[in-house]
Amino acid sequence: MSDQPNPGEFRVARLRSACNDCGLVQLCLPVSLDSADVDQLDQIVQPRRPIKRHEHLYRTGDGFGAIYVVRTGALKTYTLSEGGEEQIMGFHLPGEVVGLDAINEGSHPCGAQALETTTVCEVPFERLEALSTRIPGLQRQLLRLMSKEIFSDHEMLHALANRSAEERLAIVLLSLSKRFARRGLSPWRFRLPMSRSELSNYLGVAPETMSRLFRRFQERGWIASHGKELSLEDVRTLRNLAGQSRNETPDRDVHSGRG
Amino acid sequence: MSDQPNPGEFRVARLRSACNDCGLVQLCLPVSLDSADVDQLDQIVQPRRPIKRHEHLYRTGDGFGAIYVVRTGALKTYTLSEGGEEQIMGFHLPGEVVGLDAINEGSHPCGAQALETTTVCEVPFERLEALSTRIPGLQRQLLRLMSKEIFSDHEMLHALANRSAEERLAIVLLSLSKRFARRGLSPWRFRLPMSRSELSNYLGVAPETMSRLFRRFQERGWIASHGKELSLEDVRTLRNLAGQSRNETPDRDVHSGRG
DNA sequence: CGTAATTTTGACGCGCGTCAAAGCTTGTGG
DNA sequence: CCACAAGCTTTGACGCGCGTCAAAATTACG
Repeated sequence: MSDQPNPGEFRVARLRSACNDCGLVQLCLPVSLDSADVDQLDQIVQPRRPIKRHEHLYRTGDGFGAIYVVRTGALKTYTLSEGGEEQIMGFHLPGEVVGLDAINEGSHPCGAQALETTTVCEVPFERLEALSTRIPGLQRQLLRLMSKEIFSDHEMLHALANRSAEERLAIVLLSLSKRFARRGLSPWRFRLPMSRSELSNYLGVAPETMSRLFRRFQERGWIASHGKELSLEDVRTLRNLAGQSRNETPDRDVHSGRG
Repeated sequence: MSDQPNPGEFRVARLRSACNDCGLVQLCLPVSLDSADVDQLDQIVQPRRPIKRHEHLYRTGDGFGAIYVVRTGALKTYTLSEGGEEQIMGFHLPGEVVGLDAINEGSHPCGAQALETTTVCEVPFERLEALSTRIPGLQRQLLRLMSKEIFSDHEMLHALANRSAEERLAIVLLSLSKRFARRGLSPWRFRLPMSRSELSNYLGVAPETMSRLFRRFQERGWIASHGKELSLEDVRTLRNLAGQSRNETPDRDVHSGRG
């Protein structure tokens, strides 16, 4: 898990490790890149020093230069309303990519902040773009990644728009579960990287409601939680609540998280 | 506004017209493509016969082969829940692109249906992809388009998740207004292409609530509406409701609609 | 012009937001 | 390592927005 600037030798090994451990898997694993391609991609990936809790990876309006892949820890992305209140747009776990929403305007429409100590890989966009031109498989993969993000956003959009607070919580817990599972962690027992109020902000409910939901879910034996530790006790019921028919299969595509 | 298959000659002129009148503007105008590039792009764009009201451009699960640009009319995209109920994901006006969400899986996660008689341009994706590799400006533009969609979805996501039904309606009406304006139509007076219940479905409120909202908005002098004809009478108040600080400026980027 | 679908209107109840205050964490300095 | 402060979480009380049911009015369409 070292993120030191490892200067030059063993480049392929470095990227392989980055792919597997931290999420470039999304860019290079699903496509057949040969060693030379992987080497090229590897050369543009920049390691970065760890970001402490509450530190910002970038802020709203910052110029866009790179996309980032979470290696360890977790990020939230957010916008600020004119009143200055934070509106959380998404949570980002290891293996997930942030910053794609900035390509359009050339600056970040959302800020990104660490929920806990977090390490990321920086992928300078211009170089990635240039490389994509030369490696069609990479271009395809980049487009797939963005496409996935568009649809999973769409999906979450209406998951949140039409459903009760109870259903929303079930949806998010299962989403996190699936995303942890993808990283090789237990899907039934994990630590929530975000606070209750961040969760409630994200889900568009009051913090008090979130608290009551957690109590209710526990009373009914659907989950057990102590602080941020969570275990899913009755996944079947949660699935019913969430109405998950699509995406039932664990993992097949680029990434499962919300964007 | 002719959409006949105009066979071969005047290709550049055809594309120019397509660009300006129907939305390939999003792919080719903002970048500096020279005539040869435009000519190449033009060659891959397929005209398509008009789609009648309630006809499907594609259905959920259909194989993905092309993206589509709305020329005239309007589309909705939707998913079906396991119960078979339709969940509308977005409305798509002239100049807007649909189908990008299918790149990832290679099949359409959302269906697309005409709200009224609609013409589209078909852009075969493989050829667009291949062309993007040769024309860096086109690749960039494609990425920008997808990036824009990711963010505007994010934005709408939380617009809908956290706000009252009243605010949601204001947001959608202003969004439509802006998108009509971009097409050179009046931003203050236009015809809603979708029914009240489609609007309510999209916004995640009950149809009855939508009806009451329209009445209330009229009583208060914010709008005037007769059937699907709508005119915005008090845009300032609507803007306040919607809380629009961002995106106040009419148009700068790829497209303003929801994805 | 008649039948079906959509829209409107009213009555009613509940989910969830709001306000207020009491625990409980987390972090900092002595 | 403890003490205190600031923030976060929980709990309760209460009211309103909006979903639901039901039925009338209007519109769409063959």
